[in-house]
Order: sequence, then C-alpha cells, then structure tokens
Amino acid sequence: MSYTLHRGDALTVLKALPDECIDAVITDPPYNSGGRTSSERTSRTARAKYTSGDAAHDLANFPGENRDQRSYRSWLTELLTEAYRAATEHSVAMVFTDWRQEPTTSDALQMAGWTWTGTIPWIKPASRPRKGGFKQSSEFILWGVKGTLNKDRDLYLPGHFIASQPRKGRVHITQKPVEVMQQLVRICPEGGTVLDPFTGSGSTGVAALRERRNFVGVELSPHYADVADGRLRRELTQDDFVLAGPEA
Amino acid sequence: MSYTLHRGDALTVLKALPDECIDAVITDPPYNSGGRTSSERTSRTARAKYTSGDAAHDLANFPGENRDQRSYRSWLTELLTEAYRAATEHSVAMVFTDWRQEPTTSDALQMAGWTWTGTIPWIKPASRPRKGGFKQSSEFILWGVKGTLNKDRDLYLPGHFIASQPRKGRVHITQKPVEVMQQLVRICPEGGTVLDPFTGSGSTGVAALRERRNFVGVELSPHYADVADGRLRRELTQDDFVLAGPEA
DNA sequence: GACTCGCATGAATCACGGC
DNA sequence: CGCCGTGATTCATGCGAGT
Repeated sequence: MSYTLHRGDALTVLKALPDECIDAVITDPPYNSGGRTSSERTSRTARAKYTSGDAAHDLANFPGENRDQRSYRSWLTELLTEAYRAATEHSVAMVFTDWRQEPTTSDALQMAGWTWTGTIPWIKPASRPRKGGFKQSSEFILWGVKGTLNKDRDLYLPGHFIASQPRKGRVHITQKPVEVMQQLVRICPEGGTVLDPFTGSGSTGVAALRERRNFVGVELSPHYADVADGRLRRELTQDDFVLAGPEA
Repeated sequence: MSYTLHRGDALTVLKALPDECIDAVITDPPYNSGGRTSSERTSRTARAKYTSGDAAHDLANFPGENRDQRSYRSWLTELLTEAYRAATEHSVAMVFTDWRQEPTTSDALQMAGWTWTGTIPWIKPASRPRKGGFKQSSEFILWGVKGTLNKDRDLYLPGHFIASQPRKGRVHITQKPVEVMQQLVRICPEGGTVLDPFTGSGSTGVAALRERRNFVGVELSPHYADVADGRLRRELTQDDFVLAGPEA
C-alpha cells in the first residue's frame, strides 16, 4: 500500500491528475469556506429571511440571496467533474454534507456526471440538544456512481452509521471516526486507489491504508498537510512493523 | 381530545380550512419514488413497486403515486402553502420523504413559506441489502417552522429515530410506527391540533390522541378512510375506558 | 421465561424481454 | 434503439414457534 499527499489547491491538483487513475472519491468538502459567507453562517439563512410572508416563493427569483449557495454549487460541481474524469468506470464518489447543503450537494454530484445512488445518514449521538425542537445530530453522505454499480462484488455495506466524533487525540474540527471511514473505503476494490481532495487530518487515508487501498490526498493548509503526512506515514510503518513482527 | 377525518382530496379540503386553526402539520405525502425509469415510478401501483412479489399479506393500494418530479414539487408546494395559511405562528411542519425526493421536498417546503430547520433521519433496521454497495435503510423527515421556533417550551426532541415498520397488524404499505409518531406530535403544544393531509391508516392521528393533541386528517381512499376512522375511534374509546377505569 | 432456530418480508433494485 | 413493464434476486431483521 502507498499514499501520495499533494500540498495545494484541490481543483488545481485534480486538473493535473491523469484520466481514470482513481477507483473511489471519498471526501468532506469545506462547506463553510467554499462559497458561503460568514454572515450566512452567523445570521439566519438567506432563504429564511424571505420566506416569512404567506405567499409561495419561487427560489429562482432570489438570485442575490442564493449566490453563496450557488457559488458553492458551481465550485463543487467543477471539482466533482474533475474527480469524475480521473475516476475509472464503476467508481463511487462519497461526499459528506450537512442537512443545509444536502440539496445543493446532490445537484453538484449529479451535474458532475455521477449517478446519485443514495444518502447515508451518519448519526453523532453526542450532539447538543435543542430547546423547543428536534436536535440536529446527523450529517449525510451522498454517494454516486460513474456508470453503473459493480454488482459482481460480494459486498454488502451498511445503510447508516452511528459514531461519535473522535474525542481524544482529535486534531481537526471535522475529523471523522476512522471506523466509519474504514467501512466507506471498502466501496473501493481492494488494491485500488481512494482520492480525498480535502484530506484534512487524513482519516480517509488512514482508513484506506488499513483496508489495503492506496490513497491520493490533497490538502491546502500546510499545518494539516503535515498532520496528515505524519498520520499516514505512521500507518505505513505500523503496518510494516505488524508485517515484520511475526517473522522476528 | 377529538378528531376530524375529512374524506376527499387533500388540497381541496385544505383550501376550505380557516386560517390559523392548526398547530402542527405532520404528514407523509405519496412521493412517487421507487424506480429507475419514470415509467417504473409512474406506471406501477404503489403495491407493485414496494412489496415483494411473494409477500403473503394483502395490503390495499394507495392513490397518488403517479406524479413526475416537477409536478410533485408544484403540487406539494401548493399543498404546503395551504397548510402554512391554516397554521398558527410558530407552527412546525414535518414532511416524510425518501432520499430521492429530499431536495424536491426541501424546495417545496421553503417555497411554501416554511423556514426549513432540519432533516431527521428515520432508520429502518430491517431493510433490503444491496449487492455491491450501501443499502438504503432510511427515510427522512424534513421540518420547518412558520416564523420562529418557540424556544420557551421545555421540550427536547431526538435528532434521529431507529424503528422498524410495524410488521404484525400492519394495514398500510407505508404505515409508520406509532412510537415514532408519538415523538413527532410532541412538537405540537399539548391540547393543540395536528393536521395530516395524507392520513392513510391514521398513525399520526393515533399518536396525536395518545399524546393529548387534537387531530384533523384527510384521506382520499375510502378504504383507508374507514381504516383510519376505526383506529381513531378505538383510540378515543380506549382512552375513555382508561380514564373511566380507575374510577370504577 | 430467556433464548435459539427458522422463516417470511422489505416506500428495493436490477436484468431482461416486449412493444 | 430506447422506453416501458414484469419477474427474479438479496440478506439483515423481527416475529412466532419450540426448547
């Protein structure tokens, strides 16, 4: 098993990848920085502001208010289009999103050419309750296929995940539990290559290596690139150690 | 506690409701999904689409599963707009959907004026596995508010549900577990009124009455209107019995 | 009665044949 | 050739029967 970690902008790096060199795309795009403004994060959503009257509204009539969402959509579409090009036939793309960006993410996924095939809830039991209503305890993983799903594989994967975010040893805000990622990377054939354009602290890569898949990652922040590189390298040497161990 | 069950078309009945007579809308519209091609979705009956060929049970078909996506959106928008008008300030609408119709449902909810506030996964553990990929084991409940959420209530509701469809005594293909519905109706203030424009076998109403909320339902199919009426009446007399019991 | 065993089922999904 | 409709297939789970 091996990994490659590119330091730089996801879109730029993806454009330089050759065609059909990837067997799965698993990623958590930064949906707070990829086009949404700070005002949208802190105040009510753009849509909410205009939906308090009692008439039905056509969302297409509010281009200004939707601009943040729309630019997120076009940016993600472009990124997923490049990923599509770099992916082999029957590849699967898995994209994390929160409930707010879920429709936009499904648009981007499909506009990029992937056939949307399902939505998998990831439930985080340790989330803050909400007074007066239902708490928001889940994220969603949208997945799509390039072409058709390979039905010859004897593979049956779960329809949901229940796992808390890692607590001890957590190095990234949105760090994913490795046990969840290990299930996800199994959608990639063994020995194939998993791409994560937003590597972050590298959990996708760690999971891929543990499940005997190769990994290609991209990370813009030098800090997290270092963190991910450290974790991935440790994973490989650990692996070597484990392999070497019994022989000693 | 009391209930009213209208027999007829949901939109027609809703248009006749007075303003601000409802405190919560909880419903599961017939969202024709289930199928790859449009014909698979629109031409087959619900029963043919959703039940196994060798199933021994004899559940009646239900109407309304013959819309394409665009007409589904405008139809649901109009319906939710009428519901919005009939709802009091701070009312909550909860709409069931599957992954395929989730973006469309969120559009309709918002276009009708509701402020989309979250998506709640309902996980059905007993669902068909899928060879070569992730199984589809959940439905989603989109919820929105008219105006703002009432934060004065000392109410903390779950962020997800895990429950199997009722198996014994089931009368409707898409019948919901009453224990789930009892959690949902709690979003309506006690003594308030819950509206379900697609009553089906009436689980929303049963849950509402059990949680001491009034219920207004609409059902087009005469068969299911009868079934729902029976269940609701039984609920009330049972309730009376329970109330009368200790006094005897 | 807790527990195992066996069997029917699923708001699915896919392949194939017909129009 | 593409769209349309029918039948076969899948296994984790829940329920009922039996120990």
